[in-house]
Amino acid sequence: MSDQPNDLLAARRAKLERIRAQGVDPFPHDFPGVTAVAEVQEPWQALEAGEERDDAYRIAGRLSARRGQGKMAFLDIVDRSGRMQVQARADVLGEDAMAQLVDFDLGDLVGIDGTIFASRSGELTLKVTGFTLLAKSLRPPPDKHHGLQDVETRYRRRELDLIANEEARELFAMRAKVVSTLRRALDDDGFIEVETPVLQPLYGGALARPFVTHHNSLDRDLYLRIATELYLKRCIVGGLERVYELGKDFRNEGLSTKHNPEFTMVEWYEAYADYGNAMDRVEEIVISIAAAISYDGPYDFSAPWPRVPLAQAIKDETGIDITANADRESLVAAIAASDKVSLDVEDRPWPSLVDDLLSKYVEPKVTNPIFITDYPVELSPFAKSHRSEEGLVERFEAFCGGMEFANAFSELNDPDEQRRRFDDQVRLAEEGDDESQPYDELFVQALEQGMPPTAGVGLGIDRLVMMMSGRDSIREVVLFPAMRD
RNA sequence: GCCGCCGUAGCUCAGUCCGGUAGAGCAGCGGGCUUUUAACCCGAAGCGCGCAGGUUCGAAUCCUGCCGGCGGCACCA
Repeated sequence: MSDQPNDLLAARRAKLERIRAQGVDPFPHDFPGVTAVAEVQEPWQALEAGEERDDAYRIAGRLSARRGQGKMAFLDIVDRSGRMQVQARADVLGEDAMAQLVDFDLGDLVGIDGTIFASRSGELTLKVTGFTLLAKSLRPPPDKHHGLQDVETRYRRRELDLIANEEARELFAMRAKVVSTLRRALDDDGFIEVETPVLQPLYGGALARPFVTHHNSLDRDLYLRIATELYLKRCIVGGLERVYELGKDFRNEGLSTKHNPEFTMVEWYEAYADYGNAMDRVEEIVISIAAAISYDGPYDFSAPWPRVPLAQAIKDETGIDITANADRESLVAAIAASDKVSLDVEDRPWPSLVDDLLSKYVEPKVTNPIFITDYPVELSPFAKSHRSEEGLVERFEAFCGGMEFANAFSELNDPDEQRRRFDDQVRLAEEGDDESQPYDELFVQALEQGMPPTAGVGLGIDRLVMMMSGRDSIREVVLFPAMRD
């Protein structure tokens, strides 16, 4: 996209000056009384080709196409709800006004007053009785037929993508519906939405490397949050009982089709519930979202989703029994003996090997939604020990379409156990693990105050939207994804 | 960070293998046309091919490096 003036820009500038010279304001302040084109069209679906009515409407939008014909022309106006054709006639408008309207550039924002009719070929059309330039466009729009295809331009100049591609507008409207449906579901069930710090003295709640920033007058470094987990649990300690926060988390990791450095996450915490209740709620909410957007895709969201223990899932896909091979040496031997699995086991501790088996052999196989449950304690520093399975915690992750989209557990509320888990994390940090958790004394003290048994869930909104929309890259569902300079 | 593919007019693309000095449609400009649907017809114009080097009589085409994008690997949600 060139910033240098060229003929196309000069032509538009010249028109702008011509318009001003005619005494027309190319950037007026308002245009009251507009009806969305979908609303204009809705009552007239049955109008027969050639039928005309006196019903008058005012619409506004971007001029997207023009089919001129001398003393008569058809123009297409696009607003958020759709596209509508209007007909300009010299015998209605007069020669001068007709010339003015036809001289508008594709991309200009225009307001149209007109009466409804169905054209000879049956398309609902407004016969223009009046028009107003609402904002002059000084740059050419993308191709009217092919839209904007260039992926890089679509991400860097999302406004052009939204102008040119109806699917882009629909996608982000759909994303908004996903979020509003989720909020309503939680609100209706007695959750209160809270806001906790994005800038944190100490980061925590997930295993990830943070962004660091600096506060000048406090003269101290702060971290951008990697999760809302710890603050939200302090809200539960405080007696808020059901809380959620929906917002951005930031993780200083590599980019991929599934990872943007800032991403939208909802976390909710429910007192007196466990991870089983959390599975019910995830299932219910996702199903209600699918219904709200009239989901029409390859996945079957209907309940109940399978709930498969991690050890079982790994055994099903690889034949390897991690329960029977509960130490590193025997698991390495089992992997070596397997003809289904090839993993780099060098320097990998037992929990990492289990994680690898999950992410390489189970996760990619998932199509319809499934809960994988009961993880090794080493992978989950904030999850409560399993009530019956030694060495495991009550945790689940939800997967769909080869991708994890939710992570949840019965929250650890024993402060002494939490201290030991932090100690383990600090030890990992000393061994060079830069994703381990810093010790959060304030959080442990909050647990010492007493936290009810609680279920907590984190659900990735971007990934949920990917699933619901069939997009295979997170950049497609984030308006302005991270790009290099 | 590594590997592969890609980068040509405002937009969508052809041309790259087999070097010969860049082309189409849309948009824009001038003209014609009272029911078009990617409207149509006529005319004139627009890019030196991501950037920088190199090879060559000659490079969009071959080579090297860099920048950016996409995909994969690694890491992670």
